Amino acid sequence: MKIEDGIIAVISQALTDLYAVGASEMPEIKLEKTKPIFEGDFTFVVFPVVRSSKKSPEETANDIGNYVLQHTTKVSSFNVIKGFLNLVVNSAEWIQSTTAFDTFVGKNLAAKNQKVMVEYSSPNTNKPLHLGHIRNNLLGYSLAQLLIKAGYDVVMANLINDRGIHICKSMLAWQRFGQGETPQSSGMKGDHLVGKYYVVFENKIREQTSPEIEKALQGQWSSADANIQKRYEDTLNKLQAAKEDKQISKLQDDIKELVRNQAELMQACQAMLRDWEAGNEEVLSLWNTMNSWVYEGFESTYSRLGVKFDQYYYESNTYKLGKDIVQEGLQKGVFFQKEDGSVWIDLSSDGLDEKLVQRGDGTSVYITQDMGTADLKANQFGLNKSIYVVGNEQDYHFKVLFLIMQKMGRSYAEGMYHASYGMVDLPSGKMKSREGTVVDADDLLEEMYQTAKSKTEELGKTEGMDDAELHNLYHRLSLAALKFFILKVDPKKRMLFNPQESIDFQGDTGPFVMYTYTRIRSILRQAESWTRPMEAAPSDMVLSSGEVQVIKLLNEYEVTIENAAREYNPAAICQYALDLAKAYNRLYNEVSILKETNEVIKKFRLELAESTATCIKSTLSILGIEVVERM
RNA sequence: GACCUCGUAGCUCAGCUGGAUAGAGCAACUGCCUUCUAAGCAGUAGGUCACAGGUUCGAAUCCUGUCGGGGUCGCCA
Repeated sequence: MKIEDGIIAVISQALTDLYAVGASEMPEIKLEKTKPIFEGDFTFVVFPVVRSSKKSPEETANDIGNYVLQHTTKVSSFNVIKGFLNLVVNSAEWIQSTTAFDTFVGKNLAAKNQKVMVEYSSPNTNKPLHLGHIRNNLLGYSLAQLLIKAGYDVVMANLINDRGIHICKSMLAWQRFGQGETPQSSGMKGDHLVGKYYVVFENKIREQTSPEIEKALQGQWSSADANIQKRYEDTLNKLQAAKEDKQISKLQDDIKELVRNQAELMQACQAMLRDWEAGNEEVLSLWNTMNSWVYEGFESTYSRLGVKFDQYYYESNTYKLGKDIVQEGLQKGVFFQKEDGSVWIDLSSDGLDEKLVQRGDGTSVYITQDMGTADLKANQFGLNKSIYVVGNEQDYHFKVLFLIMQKMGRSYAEGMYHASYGMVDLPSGKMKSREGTVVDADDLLEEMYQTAKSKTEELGKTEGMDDAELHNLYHRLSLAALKFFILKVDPKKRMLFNPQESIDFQGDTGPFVMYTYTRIRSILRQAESWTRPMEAAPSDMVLSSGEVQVIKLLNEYEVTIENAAREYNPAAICQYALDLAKAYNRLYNEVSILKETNEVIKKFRLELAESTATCIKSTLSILGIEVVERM
């Protein structure tokens, strides 16, 4: 039993004995960690019980404090400040609790016997990965590791968007302007090569349309297609009447879009998409080829980043799914059909609006296939939970999707969760591919590697390491810095990344936590042999305040993981890792292990050191960070 | 316009199921390597928790409004 649980039980008893608080009216007793500026380990706030005690907060706190002191040996003393009862835990309790650390990694984190899917990454195949994907991948992977550690049975999935107009853009540009260029012939990574042609397409179409757009905005454009012409004229009229800047720029964008869509290149692109859907062999063959280049490129980035997947889904296979569910929904009366044949759901009673679930021509929209894949995933794995790691710009989409699955009576719907995360901003604002302000994932990884290398060389501590070890160090160190930097901030919040300032290796960073580990490992290497399991040290052994701090934190390992897993929040693991590393570094400066002459104390400190190292290694592995033995 | 979300030190972020004197790191300044790895430790300085009301014994935290940033409101994904 946890120390605080024992104390809570005694406080509860105190309320009964002192103030005749009955079981039914017993408040939930919470112990808080005592703030460092006050003396004590746990604090009981008595304000909520003064109504029962009918005494002042100070008197109440003193009453309870005295009772606790008399009824348990877990507490050695207490002090009262206003309504705060600060309890000092008997150091014998701390010493005794350390014997549990031997096996603490996951000891009480029992199997949950629940299947959870974490879908993350989910890239488009027309462009290489960028910083936004990195946040997604790191969050997704870390979330999966966190849930595994918390006892869930996890499937990591990647739903690849390998079809659609955006891939056709790359394909068409390559076909027309690529002159047979391949990753082999150009020496370019496959995803970058395909991305290059996506940019070529955008540039060409801009060339083709910019004079026309000029004309169109001046009202001097016309289309042979009567429908288009009418839409153009309508928009133009609205534009002329528009007053607000926002509205004007929106209408101008509409016109640009209209003109762009009529451009020859865009028409050809749409024709290509139709050919693809019709199964045209030539198009399919090109599509297969270019996608294979992209996958090779992605795999290389994933592998360097250290993320993995158990299950891949491809939208080319899933995009038609969901139509059965549409039929089912119509029969159940969850959906309704409009005159043009389009199918909708009315969510106005849930505070949302009407949402299209299938087009008038019977084809799928985004949410149709998501309904289908939701069923597919759940049936394939028998999922209790299904987590989607997707940016917060899709909050609305997932709200709708989950509501639909609930209304369709899917039992797994309750376990659906959108792990929504904020964007990564640059100092200039949002990343925009059009303006070339995107931070490329591969470039960033390489820069981090070089930074790790130069910082390590500056310190000059790598004597005796061979090239393989050095490479391993730079690689792991660079990832530790990057991953920690990104995972440290609350996933829900947007975060800032400044490419001009390199990510720190000092202070609240991944390298700092890693460093703490290597310092401990160094001590353990130098210590003469000693054995596990831990023995209970003499209960009268005097602990330093630094040791108490470390022991307290080690005691919090499991609850930290449970909480972080429940909140789907790897950032909480980062905070814990920092707290532990800081506490150990303080202790490191406070007392020496190898110079300790009392063998009992020395062994206790070695055991505590090893437990701390194990704990650090474990928390870092949740973040996808691998430790090194020397740095 | 409607809805969602964020606003904490010069900068990047914790703290938010209400609790004490709001915490870290970076940057600045002071000390500490003949002592287990100084990628470290100790210290100084830096705050009207955007603003205004309200609820409460108690509000950075909950409620309302205002201002400011961002997002969403496609038969795109």
